[in-house]
Amino acid sequence: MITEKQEAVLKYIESYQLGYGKSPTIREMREHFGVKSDNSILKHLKALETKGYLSKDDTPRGIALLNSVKEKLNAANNLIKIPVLGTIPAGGPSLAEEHVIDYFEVGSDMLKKPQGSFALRVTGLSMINAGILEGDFVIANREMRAKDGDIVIALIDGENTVKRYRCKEGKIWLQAENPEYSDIHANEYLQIQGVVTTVIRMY
Amino acid sequence: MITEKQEAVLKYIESYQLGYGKSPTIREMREHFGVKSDNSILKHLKALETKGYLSKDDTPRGIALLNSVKEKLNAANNLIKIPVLGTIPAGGPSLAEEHVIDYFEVGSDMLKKPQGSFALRVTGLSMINAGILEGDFVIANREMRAKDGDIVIALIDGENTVKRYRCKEGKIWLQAENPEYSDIHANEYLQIQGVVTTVIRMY
DNA sequence: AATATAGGTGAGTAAAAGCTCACCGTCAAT
DNA sequence: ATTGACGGTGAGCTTTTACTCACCTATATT
Repeated sequence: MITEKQEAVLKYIESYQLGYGKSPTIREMREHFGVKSDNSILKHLKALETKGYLSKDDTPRGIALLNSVKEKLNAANNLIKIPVLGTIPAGGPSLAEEHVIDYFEVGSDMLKKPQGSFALRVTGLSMINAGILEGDFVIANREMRAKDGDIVIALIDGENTVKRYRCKEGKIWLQAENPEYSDIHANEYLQIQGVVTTVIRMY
Repeated sequence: MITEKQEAVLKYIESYQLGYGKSPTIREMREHFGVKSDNSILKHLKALETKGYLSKDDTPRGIALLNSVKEKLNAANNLIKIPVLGTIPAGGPSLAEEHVIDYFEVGSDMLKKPQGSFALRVTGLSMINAGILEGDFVIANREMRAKDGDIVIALIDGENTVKRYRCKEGKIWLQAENPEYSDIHANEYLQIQGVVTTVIRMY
């Protein structure tokens, strides 16, 4: 069981750590709580330590990170910012500031290959039968090699489109998932920008 | 310009802060870098301070949180864990452990209403013409009120389905986006579990 | 040749911090 | 009535810590 005072001390340490990145000293806590003796705070700390709420050494500001703070840091460590590109220049997906219009923040668990990922807003209806609508976001990876059947982002005649990559019997072409569009066969202007790994639609 | 040694010190402080949640003391740094005088480290710290890489007071472990660490904490603070539910019991979406099969970690910016969100895997083809395929994940919010035209998760006869919510001239019904499915009209067993805000498909 | 910069040494100082000990009061459970 | 946990007081101790000063050594630059 944890007492009210002990909980107050714990809360104070947590907020102090989040704000200053270090633990308060016993004197600081003493003044914050308006008590006149170090020992008062010290007893609370010892109680919290034996109860497993914190661990401390005898060095100044020696209270180790609370679990709650640690969890936040751990969560942040596997957080990925995926750039949402407005336009893709001819040379390939660029992270130059002028092309990045936003960021998606997702946990790294959500992507098989977090590195090299970028996002793009879909224009056009060419993939409507694959469940990719106009306005959807696609997350693609520019480091993956396209296999037959993959959905890819391709640069065709200076414009980016989402299409299904086809590669059979030595021939390469792009296939739309919409009967009103015809296939696009490979030529020197075709350039694969990335393999689509995720589709996100926000209503 | 920052020198090699200064950068090394900066890196060490960052990793120390991330690992221990507090700044190292000058002596700890001195020993880590194998130099024999406090002053050596102290000069690096002062150089880093005047160059704006850190700020410190003269209290023990008084180096303030580095910006890089601060950014991570901020990122973690607006990080949301969305429970992915395997099944939804009759009473409504439950966060009981038995129903949560996974978590999506996303930045809170990605959702209009982070609170009350949960995710679900889509079964069936009833929304295929709205671009929602079997196996897709939908993120829904159980606190939002469904409006006409919204896509919702509904419990019908004990099973969860994704459908379009219709509400016109006092009548309420659920509409599939697949010509092979017929509308479902409201009855006492119909229950709206949440309004779909996001669709996620992972290939 | 002179100078500035980055880096290091070594001795010493004053403040800050953690901790101990002895003691007091309150309040609930025994 | 007594015990024990919780909370607090006050004085005093030792260690740690940050910091200063004087001085040394390369290595470039002027």
